[in-house]
Amino acid sequence: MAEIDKTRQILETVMVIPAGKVATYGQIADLAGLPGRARLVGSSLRSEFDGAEVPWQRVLRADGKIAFPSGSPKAEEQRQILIAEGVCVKNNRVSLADYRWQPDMATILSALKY
DNA sequence: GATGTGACTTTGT
DNA sequence: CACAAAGCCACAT
Repeated sequence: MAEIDKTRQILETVMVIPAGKVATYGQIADLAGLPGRARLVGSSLRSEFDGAEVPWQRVLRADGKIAFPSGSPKAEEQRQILIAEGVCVKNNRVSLADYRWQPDMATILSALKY
């Protein structure tokens, strides 16, 4: 059952990402207290994809690219939502330098629920 | 229980 | 830019 806790921790962390900002799978894993488990972030989002409760669209690959092939339905949907939130997406990619989420200490502590 | 897969990352060619 | 290798681990078969 520990796996469920990890998944929930990841989803809670993702839900803390503010609109207009993005984060990478690895970054979420780190913030969730699970360094090196970037893949777990992906599989967690896949199993939960409600769209409304968890802002999965704000999670990108380490290089800022959307985690789906350009042109795929998912990639298009994600791109559209991000643009609606004010994030500039070019060539299936987002400039992390401009939109990367950089949470302050208080936010991190809150996400980890210490 | 072994094997393969995957919404990943990093380093090195 | 691409590809490979190694690390990672829940899940399905």
